[in-house]
Amino acid sequence: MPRTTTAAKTYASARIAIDPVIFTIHDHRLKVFLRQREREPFKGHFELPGGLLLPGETAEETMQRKLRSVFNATISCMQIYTFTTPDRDPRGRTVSISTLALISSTTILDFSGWHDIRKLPDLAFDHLDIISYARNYLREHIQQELLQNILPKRFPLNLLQTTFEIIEQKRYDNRNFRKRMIISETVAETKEHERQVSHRPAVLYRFV
Amino acid sequence: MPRTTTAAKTYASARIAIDPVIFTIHDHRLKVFLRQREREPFKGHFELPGGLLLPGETAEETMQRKLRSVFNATISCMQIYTFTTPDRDPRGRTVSISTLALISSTTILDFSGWHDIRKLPDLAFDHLDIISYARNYLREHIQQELLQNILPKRFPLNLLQTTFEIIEQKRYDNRNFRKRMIISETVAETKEHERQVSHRPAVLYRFV
DNA sequence: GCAAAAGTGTTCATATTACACCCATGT
DNA sequence: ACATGGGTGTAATATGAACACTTTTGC
Repeated sequence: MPRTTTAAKTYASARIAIDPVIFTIHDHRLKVFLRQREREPFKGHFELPGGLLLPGETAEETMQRKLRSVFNATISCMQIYTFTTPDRDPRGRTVSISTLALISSTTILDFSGWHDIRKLPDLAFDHLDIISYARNYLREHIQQELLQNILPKRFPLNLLQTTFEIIEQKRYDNRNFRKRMIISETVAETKEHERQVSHRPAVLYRFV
Repeated sequence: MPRTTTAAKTYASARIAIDPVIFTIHDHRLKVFLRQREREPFKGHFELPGGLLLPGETAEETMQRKLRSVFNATISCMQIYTFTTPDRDPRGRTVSISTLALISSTTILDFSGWHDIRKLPDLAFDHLDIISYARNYLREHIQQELLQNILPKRFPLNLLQTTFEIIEQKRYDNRNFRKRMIISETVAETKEHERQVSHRPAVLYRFV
């Protein structure tokens, strides 16, 4: 039965932010990209390189706009959680759609914005929560689509192994790991090898 | 270097909705709870039993408020995706945080709002997309926490098996299924049995 | 020739699959 | 006594885990 009274309920109106958590592996460490805030609130603290949706933009479009401005490349990323605590931004209600992206350290020229996940600086807003959520998500949902982004197109099998080990924080047996990756057809050999390394050059593999 | 010009960018302001996709299993069918819209837009079409966040509410709180108004119970649910297409609601920009919840058909008295997932009526907004997303998510992320909600506290093992079969759309061997559930300690026997069934009464199990 | 990382096989234990009949209850 | 779903064991196969040495390159 339709209500006849029009209860003038006031719904929350909010700005919509995307906050990408971008990981790479460098120096055998998992690192996250942050920028330092230049104005209040949280001036001087670090934050995720996100931003607000413009009218007419989807979250995915905002994400690509933001990431292109930092990396000059299209990076595939996935939504992981939407943070809605009413006072998470003191300037006014803002919900944050957080996403997870991985990029290969071989495409990075300047490592100054990259912070070891285990030694994070002071973070603005609830960005520490967002990073923690993303880090757990990554550990628990490691999958080929994500891994393809954190490795170069062609890579030695042992780099794939150390990537797993750093993300999952556990060790694998080298022989068993190689067998498993090859027979499961996750990767296939190419005809290329590493060059100019001061040890036996590794065969390079690719994802199938 | 901080910018000195204050570019008056206009960011999108939006209302925030939660849209729970609530599944149950009834008559050996996966069913979703919908209500019929009583006003425009999409008057007469069916929609998810969601609603808008009030000021001061988190998405989780709105969800519980909405679900309690329908089911008189706290139902655990999880965020799955946030839909942000700018024109998804003709009344004004609204982003929808969709969530997935399961409830046991034993707690349902009236099945009139429940629709077979394979024979859905006309849906309002992008709710068909949301339901499809949730259905795929369920199939791919079937896990104990979710299953506990779709089954009663004590249940016959064969009900657990048919639940898996309906969600995953595949068959299991009865003997192997039972062995696996028991040795993996997913479930444990209780001392209770089914009653008043016209066949051998099943032992009831519980999740560990 | 030595340092450094790449690469390789076998054995054993565990988990998964395939498969067909008897059991307990209500009517 | 019959209809209905509940309940059980074994053998074959596939998968995962443990384990140590040789190879190729640069210096």
